[in-house]
Formats: sequence, C-alpha cells, structure tokens
Amino acid sequence: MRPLFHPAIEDLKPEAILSALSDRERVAIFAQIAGLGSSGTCTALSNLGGRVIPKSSLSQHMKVLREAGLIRGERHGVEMRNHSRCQEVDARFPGLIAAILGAYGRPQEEANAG
Amino acid sequence: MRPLFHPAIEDLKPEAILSALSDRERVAIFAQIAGLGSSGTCTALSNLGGRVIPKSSLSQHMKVLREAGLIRGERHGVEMRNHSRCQEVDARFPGLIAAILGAYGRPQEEANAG
DNA sequence: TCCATAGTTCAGAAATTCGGAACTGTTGAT
DNA sequence: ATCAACAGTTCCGAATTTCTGAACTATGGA
Repeated sequence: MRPLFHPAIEDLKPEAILSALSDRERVAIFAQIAGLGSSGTCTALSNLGGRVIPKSSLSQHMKVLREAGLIRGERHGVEMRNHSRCQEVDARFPGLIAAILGAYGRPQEEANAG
Repeated sequence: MRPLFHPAIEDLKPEAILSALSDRERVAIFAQIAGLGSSGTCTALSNLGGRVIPKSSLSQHMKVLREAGLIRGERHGVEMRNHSRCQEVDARFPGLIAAILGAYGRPQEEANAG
C-alpha cells in the first residue's frame, strides 16, 4: 500500500494534537502505542478499556492520531504497525505530551522516548 | 445573578481541558484572560483574532472554558469579569497549561500565576 | 418607568462523529 | 490462477455537536 499521509514535523498543529487527545479512547490507544515503544496493531488495540472498539471507529481514531502527527503507521504484510512520534512532537512542542499523559494519570515512561 | 457553575478542582477532567483548548478562538480568549491576570469581559474579548465573534458564540466559548475549569466568571454590575484558574489547574495538572500555551506559541507569562 | 448595556438561551442549519456493511489490499493454500 | 482468510479502510445513514441570529434576562442609570 502507498504510504499513509503523515504530516511533517513543522506542519504539526497544536489544535489537532489537543483535539486528538481530548478523547479518552484515543488517549488510551496513544498511550499504549507510546508505552509499547513500537508496533501496536489495530486489532491489538481494539480492546483497551474493557470495551471492544468497532474497527471502523478504531480506523478513524488511528487516522486522527496519524494526521495529528502523534503516530506513524507502516504496513508490514497484512498488518499495520503503529509507533509513536513522541520524540519528534516533543522536539516541536516541549513537554506537551508528557503533561497531557501526566494529566490523564499515566506514568508516561515512554512519552519522550517512543 | 446566581453564581455560574464552576467545577471543583478535583472534578477537573483532562479531556474537557484539552477539548476546550483545541479551538484557536478559545485559546486566544483564554490566553488573553490569563495574560491580563484578571477581568476579561466578553465584549473586550470579542475581537481578538481579527474576527468579530458573535456574542452567542462567545457566550458558548466562555461556558466551555468555565465548565472545563479554566476560568472563573463573576458578575460585577452589568458585566461579567472573567479570570483564569491557572494556579488551581496547574496544581492539579502540573505543567499542562504552560505546555499547551507554549505549543500555541504564546509567551504564557501568566500561565502559572493567573 | 423606560432605555441601554452585557450576556444567556433558544432553535434551526451546518458540520462532525459513530459504527455496521461493503470494500481493498496482502498472504497463504490449493 | 483461484480461493479463502485476515487487517484495515471507506461508505453512508443516524445521532450528536457546533454555530449563530433572534429573542430573552438581568443590571444600572436617567
């Protein structure tokens, strides 16, 4: 598949990041990807909060996170591997991700190293 | 007028804060109130970004900011004076507001002292 | 009382979000 | 090559949210 759209680091918009992370489900997805360090597939992410997220909704969530610049997705074979862009985002907006994940009560151990 | 609803500090929700600040118009309003230190009235805030915000829209924006816990509004005579709750919010979610205002490129000089 | 000012509420239009169904693209088996 | 299975995307209608002009409420002053 042709590569998905990912914004360049200089094109990141704070409002897109905040909007993406103003949804608990997306935060849980993002935190999981950031925490893993790499390679969160959609199916692995579809059952995070005790609720099964419909795959069309999950696909939308991933798109929102991707287009906000928070994650990068690459197809490997039949599946999509997602990893966070925390380092890049943190270089552009220092402390933002850590503060947000911190506010949501996550240990954010990988927030600056994913 | 009976006091408007303001959430207690322990009831603040990160998603409400991020949602409130995922809109540039609201960020501009909030940054202005935080920067002033106190007393932003609606009419003083209605012409921030070169656009005149309709007063019904402005009223909604103020409500969103208020219910997210970012500002406090008190009626003084015929007008409403708004001031930020930055200190309280910062105590609850350290660094969050500074990081957000920083990301939007504001000097946030009052972000921890409003 | 009557008017002006500051802001809120109402209500319909426009935009966004949600999620099941259908679809695309990839791998592996026959 | 054909078929099936799987991972994810796209489509589209329903539900929800946002926007804003118009009407309304509350306060102060003449």
